[in-house]
Amino acid sequence: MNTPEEPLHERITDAEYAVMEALWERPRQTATEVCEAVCEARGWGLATVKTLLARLVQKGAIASAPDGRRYLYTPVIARDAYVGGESRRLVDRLFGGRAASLVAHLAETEALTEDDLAAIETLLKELRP
Amino acid sequence: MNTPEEPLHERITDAEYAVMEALWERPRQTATEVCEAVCEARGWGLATVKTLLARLVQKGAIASAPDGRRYLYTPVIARDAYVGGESRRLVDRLFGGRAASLVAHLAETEALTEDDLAAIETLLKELRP
DNA sequence: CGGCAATGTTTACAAATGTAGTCGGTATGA
DNA sequence: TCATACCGACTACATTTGTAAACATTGCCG
Repeated sequence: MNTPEEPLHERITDAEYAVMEALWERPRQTATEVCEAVCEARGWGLATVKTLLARLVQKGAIASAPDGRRYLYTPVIARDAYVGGESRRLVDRLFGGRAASLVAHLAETEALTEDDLAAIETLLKELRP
Repeated sequence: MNTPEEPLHERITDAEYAVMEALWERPRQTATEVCEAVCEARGWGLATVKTLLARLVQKGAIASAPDGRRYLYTPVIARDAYVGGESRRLVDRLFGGRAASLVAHLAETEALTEDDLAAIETLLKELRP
């Protein structure tokens, strides 16, 4: 049996996540390009993005490949893996690991629209023929 | 239209959450009682619990009511509200607000057991007669 | 009545996080 | 070739978080 929860990379913080989003959207970007993608929305300067990129490299979440005299940054962890890990964390923490409880909760609190429900139903049909 | 996301209380951290769990489980506890409930599992001392209780009071997440010379602590925010808020945060951040995407992701990554799927199916039947 | 035990309050301090400035090398245009 | 602009690396610093000790008050037991 494999260990259940080893994150492989350290936790990614909120600020760092914004940078990850940009890199998942388009990998192999320079610091300046990432800044163009996120600085506006977050009110950051280029310096901040550089710091976050450095921390993400340290955490093993992204990798930097030299390209001439600058670096191109690319995610090491896939978005899916990250999203899956975070979802699991939430389900474990708040719903005792029972994903169905999460769905139930979303449904009860009207967080699920009719469209959501339909989508889930379709999904279920695919999953259990 | 009402403002969508005002949290009302500041964010609750991981450590604080453990204390909240204890208080949701049984409201109106003293610091010592809360410690009895959580210190063992987290390897904390009573001092730590006191700090967390104080911070939670400051954040408006719990209230302290005098009882003789000590205080009884009780959640101000309901567990459901908190859980709902956190779930929504996750769905918004990671799934662009589409809860169905979360369910789909859980399903695809095998995070849903057969039992989960069955439970969700039952739920759906109730929700859409 | 005097000291102890229990409690809340204050203070402490290291690590993580958010946000950024400065330094040193180097490709490049004048 | 020389100044310069650009870039990554290093440094900075306030705030939050995790974890706790020290202090002050006060009811209670001996």
